[in-house]
Amino acid sequence: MINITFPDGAVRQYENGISALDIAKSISEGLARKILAANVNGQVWDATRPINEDASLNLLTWNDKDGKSTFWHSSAHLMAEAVEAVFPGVKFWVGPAIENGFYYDMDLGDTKMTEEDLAKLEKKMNELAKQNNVYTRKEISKPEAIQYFSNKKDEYKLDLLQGLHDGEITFYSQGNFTDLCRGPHIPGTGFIKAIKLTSIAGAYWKGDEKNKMLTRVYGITFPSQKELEEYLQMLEEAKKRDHRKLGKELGIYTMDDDVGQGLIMWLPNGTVIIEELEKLAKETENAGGYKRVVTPHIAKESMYLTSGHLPYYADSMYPPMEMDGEKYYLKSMNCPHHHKIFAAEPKSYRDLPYRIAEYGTVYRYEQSGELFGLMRVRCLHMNDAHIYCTKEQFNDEFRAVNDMYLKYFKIFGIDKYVMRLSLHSPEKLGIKYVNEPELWKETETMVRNVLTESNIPFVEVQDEAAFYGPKIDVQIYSAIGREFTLATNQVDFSQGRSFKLEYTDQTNKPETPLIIHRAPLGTHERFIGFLLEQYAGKFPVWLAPLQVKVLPISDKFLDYAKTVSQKLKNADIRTEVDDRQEKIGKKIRDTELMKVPYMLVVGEKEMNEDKVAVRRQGKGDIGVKGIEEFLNEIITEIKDRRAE
RNA sequence: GCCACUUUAGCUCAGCUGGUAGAGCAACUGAUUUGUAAUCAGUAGGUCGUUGGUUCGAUUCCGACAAGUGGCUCCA
Repeated sequence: MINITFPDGAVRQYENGISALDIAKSISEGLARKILAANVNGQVWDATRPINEDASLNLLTWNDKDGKSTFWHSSAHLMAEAVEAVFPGVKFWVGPAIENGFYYDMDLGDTKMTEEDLAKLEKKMNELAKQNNVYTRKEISKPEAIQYFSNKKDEYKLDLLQGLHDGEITFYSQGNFTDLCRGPHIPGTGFIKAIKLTSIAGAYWKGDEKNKMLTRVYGITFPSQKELEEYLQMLEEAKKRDHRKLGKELGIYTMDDDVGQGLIMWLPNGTVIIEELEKLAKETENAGGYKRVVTPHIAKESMYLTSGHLPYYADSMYPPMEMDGEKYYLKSMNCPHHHKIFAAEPKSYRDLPYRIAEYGTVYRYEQSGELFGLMRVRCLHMNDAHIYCTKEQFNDEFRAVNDMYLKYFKIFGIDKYVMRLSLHSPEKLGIKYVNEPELWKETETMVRNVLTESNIPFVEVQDEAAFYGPKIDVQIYSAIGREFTLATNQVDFSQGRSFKLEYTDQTNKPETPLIIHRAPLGTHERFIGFLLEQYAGKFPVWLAPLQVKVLPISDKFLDYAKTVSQKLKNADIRTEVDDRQEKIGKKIRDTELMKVPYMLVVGEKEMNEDKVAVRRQGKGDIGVKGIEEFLNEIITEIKDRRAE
């Protein structure tokens, strides 16, 4: 007999070799029908795998993260079985569960899979699921495993086997499909009731673009049709707040073939938002002791050789313009120009920290396939700044920048983000990162300390640093789930030396400053894209391109509407009058759809009493007010940058 | 850049197996003068992304290119 400890602490005795599924059955049949896998002594196991020792046990269902991923991983195997049936001779690479569903990478040889095939595969998967084939686990020796896949001429699985040790190799089979797999899997295919193969994509083998491109099929499955429908519904909702859709509907930005890919033109509405953001940045930076500078959009090749950017990023810079034998590049970062400003006048320790900020425009020739709405573009505007400081000052300065981020996030109501401490990767020193192991270590510790001292939760990720130093990145997700860096705060121990930047210290000796690169509002392109999605287009009043629309009931009240509008304009409120000969219902509808925060309905009553009937977007009629009263309220709301 | 798909009026989308195109909204004109999410009628608007080819004939079939979409790679 063995002792099984349940999550609530209860201990029960069972026969040696009992499975989690049998234990579930002993509790209730209903429970057993929901068990997908089990957590046995901290490891996720097949529910059907015999337990041979005392163990803590947590039964996993669809409601558990591990239960879901087991379900999806098993779905990947089910899909592989269907693919093998429809595309004989296919070879598989790996097929993991992902955040939403699963994929399987495969080599189809010369055959091409198209979207029409997905329907066929879904049909086949449904058939196989209905057979409720059991997933069986089999331990196998390495030579046997190699034999099996050699017979199958499957070089991919043989490649995987190379990295595995004898004694840890298992096969899983269901129906006619056997795969090299660590597991675990759900008990049977019958659990999978709803299947949707979402897309076909290419994916480089082992994620390396020098390798062959495999075919990747993405899918998602559910234990009931209803859940699939809910998921699809949710995707539809997410699409409604996609910044590309809202950006068009609300007249925020446009692009044009004749201008070029990834080159954003900001329409008047979008420009208002940019200017409000920049105004906020200026106020904040003035208070933080920054000075503003302006630099050109181009610079000579020699500067980017000095900075070290060229060897790392030549491919993603626009090609140089050649004039009188000199090569000029469009700048793809502001840093070098700022360093030159630092170097323009001699600095002493008394001048530090030296903080300079610019509303900078940079150009990056991102690969065409990487472009994405406002999130990834080729011409970027950023609220950029560089801080030059001593090592002693670093902690305070870096922390002040971090605090600035948090202050901004509070203003914008941004709370769904992940702070990422982006570290270098020692294997790539001298390739992707400047070869200064000691300085990496030192600065990474400094940055980590700032985060720890500030009590900010963060994750550490290797191989995400800039080439010149570690950084803190703020990661966010777009409406459709893509991950982006919204803001970044970087340490640079390298460029100060490359540019021979110096200040005179207290003992009259030259010293190289540390540099902090920071862009808390990221690029305006990405930031506004993010805000569009965050607010679903309903900007807070201070950011709204149009803040108030005055809606006269009929032409008779047009003059009064214009008077009201003028009073608002005099107070710098962005306002317009809807002077169309339409019914008030139509005017309201159109203004609601344009997400204008305030509508002032004016008719006979309002005109006679010098008042306005206030309607708040999304909230409806909020009552009649005197013009002065409304004006005072909205001015305060704007001044406070109230989130709603 | 790579894999797959898409591209029809300003926008959203119809258009069966090849015979040069339609709707709703928007725009314009007229009527209506309206009280909190769509007043009615009329008019105009497209060498069907560009470009080659097949064909008596191509929006429709094939190729190339461009842009877009979902991924991969990348993101100073």
